[in-house]
Amino acid sequence: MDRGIEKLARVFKVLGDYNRLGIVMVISKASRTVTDIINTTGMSQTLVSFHLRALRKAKIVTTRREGPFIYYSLVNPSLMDIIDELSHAISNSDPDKENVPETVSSRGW
Amino acid sequence: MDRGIEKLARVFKVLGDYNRLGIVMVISKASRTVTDIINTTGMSQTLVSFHLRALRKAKIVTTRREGPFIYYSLVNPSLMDIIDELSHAISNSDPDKENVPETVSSRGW
DNA sequence: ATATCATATGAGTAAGCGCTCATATGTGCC
DNA sequence: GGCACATATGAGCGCTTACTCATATGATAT
Repeated sequence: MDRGIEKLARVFKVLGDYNRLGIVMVISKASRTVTDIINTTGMSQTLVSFHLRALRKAKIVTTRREGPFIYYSLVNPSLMDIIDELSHAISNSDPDKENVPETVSSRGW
Repeated sequence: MDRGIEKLARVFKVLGDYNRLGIVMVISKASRTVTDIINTTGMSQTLVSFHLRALRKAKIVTTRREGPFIYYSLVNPSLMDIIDELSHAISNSDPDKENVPETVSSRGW
C-alpha cells in the first residue's frame, strides 16, 4: 500500500462530492463564514457543518475564528486552479454535450 | 444542481479510490493491457475489470482492441499532470510527515 | 445568568460502493 | 468444432458514506 497514493486518493474522494465541491468553490476566492456558505449553497446548517468536518479532516480547509464567526478557507489556494484544470480537461474530452461547456469558475461564487 | 459541478464531482469520486488511482497511473505513460495492469498492480482479474468499468463509464479511460488484448489508455493524458499537481499541492501543505515526500510519478510504474 | 446567534457533534438510517464468486463473452489456434 | 487465453458481467454481501434529527458548545450582549 503506497501511502502517498492512498492519501491522494483520499483527497480525491473528499472532493468527489457535489456538496463538498460546491463548498470548496464558495471559499476558494476568499475565506467565508459558515453562514455565508449556508446562504450561498442553500444547504442546511447541519449538512454544511457535516461536510466542513470532512474537509477539515482531509486538511483541505482551515479555520480562523473571528468573534462568533468561523471563517473557512482553502489550506492551499492553488487547489482551485487544479480543480479548474480538471474541469477543463473533462469538458474538452467528451463531446456528448452540445452546449458550450461552462467553466466552473465562471459562476458567481 | 449544477450539471458541470456534478460531473466534475463524479470524476473526482471515481479517482478517489486507491486501486483506481493506481490503475490510472499504470496506464498514464503508455496504454496497457488488462493483464499488464493485473501484473503491475497485483489485483485480481475481476477486481481490475471491475474498476476499469468504472473508469470507462466516467470516460476517464478508453480502450483499443488488438487481437485478444484490450489496451487501456487515458482519454486525456494531461489528467496525469493534474494528478501530479494535486499530489504536490497536498504534500506541500501538511507538515506532519517528516520524510521527503515522494512524488507520485517518481515510482516505477 | 439568560437569551440569542453561530457552529459543532453523536446517533440513527438508507443508499451507495468496493469486493468476491461464479459464469459469460470474445479471440485465435489446433 | 473444441480448447486455451483474455476480458467482461451479474448477483450477493459487508462496509462506508451522505444525510437528518436532536442536542451541545461557544461567543456576545443585555
